[in-house]
Amino acid sequence: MSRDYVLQPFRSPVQLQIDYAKELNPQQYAAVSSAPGPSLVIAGAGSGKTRTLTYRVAYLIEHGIPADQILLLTFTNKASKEMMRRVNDLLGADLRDLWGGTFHSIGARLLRAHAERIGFRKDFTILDREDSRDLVKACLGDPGIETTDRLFPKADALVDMLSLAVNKYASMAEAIAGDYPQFLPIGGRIEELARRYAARKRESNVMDFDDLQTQCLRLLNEHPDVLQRLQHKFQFILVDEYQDTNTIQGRLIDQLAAIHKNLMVVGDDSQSIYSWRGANFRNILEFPQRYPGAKVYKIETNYRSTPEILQLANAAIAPNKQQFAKELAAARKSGTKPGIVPCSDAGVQAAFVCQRILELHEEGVALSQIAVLYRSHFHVMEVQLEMTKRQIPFLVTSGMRFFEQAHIKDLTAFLKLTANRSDEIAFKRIALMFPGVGAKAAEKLWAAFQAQIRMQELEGAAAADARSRTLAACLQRAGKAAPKKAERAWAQFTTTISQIEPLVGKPGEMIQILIDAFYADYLKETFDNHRHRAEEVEQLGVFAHQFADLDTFLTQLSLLTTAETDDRNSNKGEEDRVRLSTIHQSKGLEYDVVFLIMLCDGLFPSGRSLDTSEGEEEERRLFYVGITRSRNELYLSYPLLRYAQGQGEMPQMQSRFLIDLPADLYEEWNLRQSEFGGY
DNA sequence: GTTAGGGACGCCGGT
DNA sequence: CGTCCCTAAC
Repeated sequence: MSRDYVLQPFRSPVQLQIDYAKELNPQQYAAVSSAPGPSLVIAGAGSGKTRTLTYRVAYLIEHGIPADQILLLTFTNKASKEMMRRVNDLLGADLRDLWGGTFHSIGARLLRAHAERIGFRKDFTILDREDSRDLVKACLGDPGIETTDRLFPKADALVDMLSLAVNKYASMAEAIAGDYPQFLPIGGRIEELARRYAARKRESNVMDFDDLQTQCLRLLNEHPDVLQRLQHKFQFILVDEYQDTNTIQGRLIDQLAAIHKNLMVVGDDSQSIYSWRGANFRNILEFPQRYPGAKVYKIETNYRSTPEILQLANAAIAPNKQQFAKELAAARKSGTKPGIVPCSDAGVQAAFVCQRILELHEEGVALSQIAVLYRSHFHVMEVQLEMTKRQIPFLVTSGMRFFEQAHIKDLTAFLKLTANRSDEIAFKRIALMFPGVGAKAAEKLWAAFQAQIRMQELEGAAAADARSRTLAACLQRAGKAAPKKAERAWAQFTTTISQIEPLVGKPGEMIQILIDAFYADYLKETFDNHRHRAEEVEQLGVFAHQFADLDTFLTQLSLLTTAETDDRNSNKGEEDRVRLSTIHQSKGLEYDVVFLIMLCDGLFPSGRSLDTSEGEEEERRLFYVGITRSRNELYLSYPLLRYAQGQGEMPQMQSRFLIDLPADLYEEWNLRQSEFGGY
């Protein structure tokens, strides 16, 4: 196969608008102006990693590389948006053509374009974690998978196992042998389950999050024409947070970069915190071997934090054995020493955090520049209560994702079914909303509905416009299988579907019709906090209006997180709120003041991680990530007593990570009972 | 045989 | 806060 291809000439430096050498430090400049070819940028926390990447993109574009031939991969939508914004600011040009996005969103985009090649339809829908679990549950009833013995894992655990298996690019059998040896005796049934789950996904024309990567890789491996086209298209590929890529992502990148080899990966081994979802450390460690001649750039000057915070960070990570040798050098002037704050219990800790925040706010620190970070979602309960009491505005950027809330999922189930009539999970979710319909009736309705669809197809679905009426008609006829109680609701439902079916180009209107037709009433009957939920549902409608295509809307929505939808609100002037977040979600962000709370042994490091030495080292890196979020002030606190499930008040040991810190690097705060008592 | 509602218990992390 | 299991009601 041959293909004409024109390489754009590099522009002479005279035409450049940006003075790269002046705006960057020498280390950053070296990376940004790197000649084409593979390069690895090791960039420590706060050293201007994002800056380097954004200037690199600008540099490429100013040198005549067309934006649509640059692929910029990140892990979170937030990071992606931030980079696109910064490149935009730099160049003052519209970069809609640039291929920037998360691994998952880019994967979804490529799969939409080529779904038929790998046995899916292009209108496939995406399963979130809960949907995956439901589908696994449905498979558990299948023949060949007897689950009567008590030791058979629950659906949740099975989803984790299936996911880890694909993300490590191992078969289920290998995953069981490697990571779950306790299940070897029932390995055969788990493998059968994995096969059934994959088959059910295909029948339903749905993909889970992992499929957005694995199916993409399969597409490239099995269809050389697609691979070659993309290999030629993407002249330059840039990857952020490379230390957290897994084997699948590593291979995807290697495949796409195989021809031009203009691949720049940026990362920091000290911030690798995702091995539990299959991140493969070796991608970054062995990059120089995989790409002989790769240039390696190190950026070690930290512009973010005070020397005091940096010293503490360096000391915190020091006990780890597996790391590239490096020491962050401070560029800033001296500030205050980090504080370690023992508290008598979690309530006192919350009171301390709140009082200190109010003081800082008085001193002029914006609330949005203060973050409370923690290991696990439930660690922040008391702080939330206390902030509510004291009327401190806060934004929780952790916990359940916007899309995963029941009311949002209810509504999108209708849209999903409209987009993809094979979506069994969406159908059953809708069916269960009708009075008198439970699991059994939902199953019957689904069977009846499928039978109707098949009949329609046999009768000659040739006429394209007749197709648009098929869904509503099939639903109506399938409704005969519904219990008496549900008849009226079902009739209304089919009418509504017939109204929204033609509106696939206007998802916002679809949602409004659904709300008006019956979802508003359903909310009132079903939930105590229906007012709040109704608002969010309306908000979903507003959000949907920006999309002119149902598939795109649904894809975007399922890849969104709480943080990003909340940011949407903050545009309305609500941004002055304290950030409450897990450390994982704070990655890549920075704040003037950081509180790291609940630093108890067993909570952080989490008890579960301590089985392996790798686990403890990863926790330590997470601790390091938390510390290095802070620019000016850092507080490390822990309760001496904690209310534990079923055990009442339990004495707590401070985290081993605190014990490891040299005493001259921090100040110990003693809370006086008179100020913090009474909780 | 099914569904709906109440009570007990358990929690790592994210696309 | 949400899931699972039990029991009452249909």
